[in-house]
Amino acid sequence: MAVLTEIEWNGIGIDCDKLSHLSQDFSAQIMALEEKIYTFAEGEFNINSPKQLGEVLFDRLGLPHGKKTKTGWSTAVDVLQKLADKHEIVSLVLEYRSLAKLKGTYTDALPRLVHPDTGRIHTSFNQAVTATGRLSSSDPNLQNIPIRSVAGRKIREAFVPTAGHLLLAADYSQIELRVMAHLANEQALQQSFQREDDIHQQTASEIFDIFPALVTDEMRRRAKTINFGVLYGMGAFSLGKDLNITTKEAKKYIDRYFERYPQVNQFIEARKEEARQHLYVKTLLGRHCAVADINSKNGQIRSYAERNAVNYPVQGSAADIIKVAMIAVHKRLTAEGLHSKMVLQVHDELVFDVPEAELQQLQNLVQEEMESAVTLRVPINVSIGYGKNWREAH
DNA sequence: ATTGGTCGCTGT
DNA sequence: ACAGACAGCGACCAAT
Repeated sequence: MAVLTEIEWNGIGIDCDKLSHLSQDFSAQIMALEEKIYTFAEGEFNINSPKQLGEVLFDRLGLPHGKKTKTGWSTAVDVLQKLADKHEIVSLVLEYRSLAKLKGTYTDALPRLVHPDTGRIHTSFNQAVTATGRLSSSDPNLQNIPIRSVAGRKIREAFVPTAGHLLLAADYSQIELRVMAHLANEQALQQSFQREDDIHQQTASEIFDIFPALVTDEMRRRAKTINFGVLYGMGAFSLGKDLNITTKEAKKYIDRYFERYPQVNQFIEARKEEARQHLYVKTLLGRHCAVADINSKNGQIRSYAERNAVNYPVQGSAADIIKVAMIAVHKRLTAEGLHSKMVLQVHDELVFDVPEAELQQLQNLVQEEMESAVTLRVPINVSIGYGKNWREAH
């Protein structure tokens, strides 16, 4: 139970009128979609219920049940996307889903959490929840506010600064890949970052063995998936599914990746061995992350633990870095007598509520402290933006 | 009416 | 048959 006292308790401004209008817009679109969906389904049903939706799509309309199941046929996004060209109803359902999600989870839920005394939203940043040392955010979770879709981005416009202030957002760029380049001591990757290459383009160049300038958008997209996949211990099967290529071809990409970045492969094997020996792995600053089940006889459970052993040091070190930066930034805000407030942390991003007169000073300060929080074998870059709401700040 | 599991989806 | 890390939360649904 949170109690508002004179202690520092910043919160972030929220424009409830904006959310209310958005909610109405979404409602209108959702209702229109419902009508069309019922027409194709030849009757009303609860679209939110996976069970009922599955019955309509797969039993009544006879669409090929993509696959996947647990208690029925899966109606998840990746399944439906493959059915989109089979029947008009599918894309309508996908659109309905995304809008219903935005309305229910964000535009309707956020106003309920506005504090009556401050008129602001005061999330809880939990410091002892995650396995890796990241913070988590709850009541509400402000670390999963939409940004990817056009409709979703409108929700960010409802996050606003104090009157006369601006919001400033500072993002680490590719922090986890840089951490991995450092921890694995992979020269090829480090050189890319030192040259400030487009890292996904460079990876594509290595994997497909062509000049960077000849890398197509599609090749870059694939390389990007592989770069993130490596961080999570993705296998050939999942990569193939993600890129819509065969498992065999996906394996070629992964082999090629490790051929070009051999130290990354070595890093992965070393972390597994470390976990087997100690039942934990360590972050950049020496924090221990417990790795359960690493010696399990069940191959599936053991594989999961091995992926954790690789991912924890990377994700955990990135968490170390931003925590050091947060402390350093806060100290300087105090030391320099600024009135800017640090209001959000989103894993690789910090958001500040800043008086317009302090904007330049804060920007310089934040960039300096975030980029020098630790010294790696690669530079750490921070990109900064500002605006009159959270969307504009990006 | 409340609780817990499942499914699905948002972010990094 | 399985297959991608870390989270939080809403809707549904069955059990209490």
